[in-house]
Amino acid sequence: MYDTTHGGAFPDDELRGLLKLLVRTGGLLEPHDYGGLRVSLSEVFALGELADSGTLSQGELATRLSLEKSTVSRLAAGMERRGWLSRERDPANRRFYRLRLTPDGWTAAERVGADLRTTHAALFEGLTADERAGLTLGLTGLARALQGRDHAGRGRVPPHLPGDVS
Amino acid sequence: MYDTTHGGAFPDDELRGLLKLLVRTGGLLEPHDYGGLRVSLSEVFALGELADSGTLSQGELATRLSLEKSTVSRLAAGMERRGWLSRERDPANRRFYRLRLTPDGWTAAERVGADLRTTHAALFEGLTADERAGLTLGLTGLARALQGRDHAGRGRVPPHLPGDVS
DNA sequence: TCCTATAGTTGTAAAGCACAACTGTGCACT
DNA sequence: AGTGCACAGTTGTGCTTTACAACTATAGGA
Repeated sequence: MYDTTHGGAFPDDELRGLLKLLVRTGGLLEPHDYGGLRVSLSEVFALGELADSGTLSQGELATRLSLEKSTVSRLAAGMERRGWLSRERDPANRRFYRLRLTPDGWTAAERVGADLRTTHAALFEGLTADERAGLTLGLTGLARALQGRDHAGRGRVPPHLPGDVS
Repeated sequence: MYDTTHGGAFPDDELRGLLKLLVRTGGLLEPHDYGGLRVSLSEVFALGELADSGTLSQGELATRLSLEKSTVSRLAAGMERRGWLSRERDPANRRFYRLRLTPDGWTAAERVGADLRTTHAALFEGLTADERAGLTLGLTGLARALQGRDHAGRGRVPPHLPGDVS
């Protein structure tokens, strides 16, 4: 795609193709069912963070998810409505929430986690031992490289002006 | 996250962590600037398909992008408005469009492609030779495994009923 | 007491998407 | 020809996820 003239040493097509597969075939965006539960991607991440960390303020959760505080406000409200987390004010400073998974929230986190593990295991089944080892090694490095990047706060892209062409 | 009790042989955290990095740090969703051009992810893929294939009908493009035909109708209309593609009816069967990149479209595809290659190359810079080799091998296998899956047409998830809790 | 910083909420709007119902075209079969 | 069906693409609509801006509420000084 785009250009087949560059030096071949860099697996550009693999990365781009994988991206497309993840986004489309994998249905990366759009909430789908994890372990029978209808969960958005952000909810998946939020369940993960709370399961990892126990108690978080809303702002801290926003930071970890790289989402705006208003977005997390609604996200947390939704999860509270679903009975997955409790939002108590921090007694030491009532501006803060103390977000914690409820028992139902833990159940949801476990079901989602189990579903992810199952999916990943099924994918790994289709790989050779070499590919598995390489993927583990490579992804570890890739995660490190991604994290080290200048995370140039993407924020929101300004809306299109009417008649804006380009 | 979710569960640290399973056998450790499966790099669940690597995959999930990478996913989060791609989506958040990488700003995978939300259109951003590729090579100075403001392009949505679907536009990136569409440019790639058209650059690869020359001429496509709208339905064929929809199939390749795993998008609904109505979505692609608007996507193509937008790209036409931006001067990136021409939509001529197929003279042999006027129901079909023949979508083709215009010269401006090729320029855009090249700029986007160059930007992607630069980004990918920069990421690879941060990897060891072993990690690079492993990643290439592993991603190739992963793409194969993903493609072989039962692509259980995800379609749209039914909207939440008011008061729907679960 | 008043001023300011900070945590979270709410109003609003954009983008991306799917579904359903529509229009327009071609084709086959009577 | 006439009728009907299949299929490509369009349009109306609504949902979801998100950010930004302006707001409220709490806290901690000066």
